[in-house]
Amino acid sequence: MNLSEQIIELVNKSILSLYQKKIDNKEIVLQQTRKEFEGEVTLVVFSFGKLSGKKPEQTAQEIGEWLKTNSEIISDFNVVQGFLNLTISDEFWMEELKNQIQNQNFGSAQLKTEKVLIEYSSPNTNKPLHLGHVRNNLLGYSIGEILKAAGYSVIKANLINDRGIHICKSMLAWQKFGNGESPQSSAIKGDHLVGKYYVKFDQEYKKEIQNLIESGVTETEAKKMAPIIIEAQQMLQKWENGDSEVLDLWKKMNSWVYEGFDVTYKMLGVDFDKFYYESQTYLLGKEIVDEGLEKGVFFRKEDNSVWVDLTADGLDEKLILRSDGTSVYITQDLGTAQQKFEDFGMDQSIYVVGNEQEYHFKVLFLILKKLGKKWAQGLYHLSYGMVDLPSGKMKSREGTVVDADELMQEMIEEARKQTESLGKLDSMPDVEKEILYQQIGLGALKYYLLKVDPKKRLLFDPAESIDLHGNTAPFIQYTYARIQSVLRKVNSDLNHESLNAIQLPKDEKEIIVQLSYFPETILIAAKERNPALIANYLFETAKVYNRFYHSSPIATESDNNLKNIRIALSVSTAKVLKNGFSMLGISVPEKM
RNA sequence: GGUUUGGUAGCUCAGUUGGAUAGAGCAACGGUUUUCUAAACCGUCGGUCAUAGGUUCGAAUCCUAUCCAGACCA
Repeated sequence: MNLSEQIIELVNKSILSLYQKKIDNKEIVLQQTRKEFEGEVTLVVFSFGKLSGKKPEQTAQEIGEWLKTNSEIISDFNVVQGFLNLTISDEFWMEELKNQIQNQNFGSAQLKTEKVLIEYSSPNTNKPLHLGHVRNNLLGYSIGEILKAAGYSVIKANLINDRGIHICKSMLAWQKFGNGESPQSSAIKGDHLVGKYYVKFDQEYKKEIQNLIESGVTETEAKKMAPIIIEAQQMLQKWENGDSEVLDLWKKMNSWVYEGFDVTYKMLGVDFDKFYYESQTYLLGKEIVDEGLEKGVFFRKEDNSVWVDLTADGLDEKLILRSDGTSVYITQDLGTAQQKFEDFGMDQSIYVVGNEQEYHFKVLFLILKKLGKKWAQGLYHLSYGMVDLPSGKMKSREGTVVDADELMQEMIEEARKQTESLGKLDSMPDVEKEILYQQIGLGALKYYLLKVDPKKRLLFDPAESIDLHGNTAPFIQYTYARIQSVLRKVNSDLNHESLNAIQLPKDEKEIIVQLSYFPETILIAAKERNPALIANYLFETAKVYNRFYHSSPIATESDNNLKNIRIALSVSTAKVLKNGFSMLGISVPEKM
């Protein structure tokens, strides 16, 4: 039982004893005591007026006195208006501190039986990953790790969009203009090479459209008539008919892309337990269409197309199957959802997909509920905002996208520059330096993208992202590295016995209080599916530690008990920073 | 037109189920190194929480309308 649960129980008892009334735990509001007041936990008593029939101030006074005499953990209290500020005993905090140090899994919750599948990344195989994908990947990975820490068993899945007209475009352009170029022959990363031909296609396509318009065709007509697009469509047709030549080319170019993605994923530090390929799932869902027709959830129009009517739920009529019997996106997604459940039987299924698809998922989930799927309750669309640049929106056609691989390299370079200019690591071996620059550069990038609430749009300012000051990963990493340095210098052989109850100075107490919120923060972050909560918590923790560190030099401390407490606090702070960062997919350096 | 998300300091963002005088970081200005890492710490400056109503002991937070921005649906 954590501190707030204990206090809620005590407050409930006090009210029963003082006013002979029982209240719901939800009505008991606790909050962190503000810095300017004495105490660590504050009970809001305004709403208890009805129970006691007295003024809030008097009620608070009475509850405070009851708690102080009847509970060991509350050593003192004070009342400000309707706020009852409670001081928690030093003994309690010392116990808390010992628990933090000794508990190997401090911060991770008990294992639950619930299983969560989280689908993220989901790239197209016609071009390399860009900044928008980076946000998606980091979010997906991080939420997976947070859920693990909260005790869930997590399956990370990636549904790769490996078929369709887009990949045919790259294939066609490569066939026409590639001269057999391969990643080996050109030394271009596979995904970038395929992306190059996707761009090439677009250029040719535009040229043809321009020519057609000049010969008097309207723009919409020209877009349909251009020979190259017709050829691409024919290629897709061949692919669907299993033409072996097309399939071979498709396999070859996709394998290049996968090699490239693999490198990018490794660099980003994300991973997957299961890959789904659209080429294998795009025909799924037809059975569900039949099922829906049988159950009367769907209906057929005169032209034989299948629809669902969601107007009663404030949505529209939605096409499920075209009149020629071919699927649309949602058909496949219905089938894939079913498939995932058959594969894993998970309780929750999270889709990490941009907010432009909110409507799509609303419809998808609603249909599955209407079909009476038990597991539809656990479906969740983790929607996130676009990433904008100071110069405006990212547009792949206008070449304003930020490429993921290039971005990561730039971040690492910048970390190198800044670190070298400090000149503190000259004695470090080069291999270690390279690892460090990577940790700092990628940490900065990841933290910058994760510290913002996912649902908000994100303004990515390259200059600011590499700033190593303020609310950034390098600041927190630096705090961690400094703790390690402290622990190396002082004798870190902790004497647990000597951590007996003593008067804790305020600075020390403040850190324990801050650290004690860690488990709770993880649970909230898991519930909200929001890594930003962890990120902001870690920044607060690093700040509090730095203040403490500044005011409490350990080496010069002669009082052994105090020294032990300070070492203990350093140990547990380091533990929290490291565990917290690992949930964000960021590693911490021992030295920097 | 309809649905939906956002609007908090010059900039980037926090702000738990409604709670105390709305908080950080950056930028600007000033200060702090005989100590285990100054990539640090402390201080000053900076706000009509988009606007107007409403709900109540109490609203950045909940409700209604409007304005602005984004996304989606037709």
